[in-house]
Amino acid sequence: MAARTPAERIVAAIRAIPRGEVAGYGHVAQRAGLPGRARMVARLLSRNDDPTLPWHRVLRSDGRIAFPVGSEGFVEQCDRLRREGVDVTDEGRVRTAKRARTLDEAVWG
DNA sequence: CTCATGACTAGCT
DNA sequence: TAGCTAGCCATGA
Repeated sequence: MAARTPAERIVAAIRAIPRGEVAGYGHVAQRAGLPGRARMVARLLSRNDDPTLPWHRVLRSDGRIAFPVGSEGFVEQCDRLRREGVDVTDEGRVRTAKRARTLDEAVWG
């Protein structure tokens, strides 16, 4: 096994997100061993070319989709999440079954 | 090396 | 609760 690069660790962390659940950029980064690199995760997804990567499960710290409402990426992410059983409002807000105020306890808590 | 950009976050008003 | 500002990290010109 080759030495995993930070980017690979981030990808692995995203792949570790269970279907129907979501995680925040900061959480993914921290789980990847890169605390404070939330922007690195975002940049990776923006440049990611892996269709098997569940990028749609990655949301902002507010629990909202990182795309502007009505945007193409927003619609796609929203659609994918809904197909996994995740409730998403028109505002892009994601509601987990645990109904936690913060993703911290909703997913990885 | 410096400036500008971005799928971010936390803090303050 | 909502909106704005400053801070932080990586990359590209």
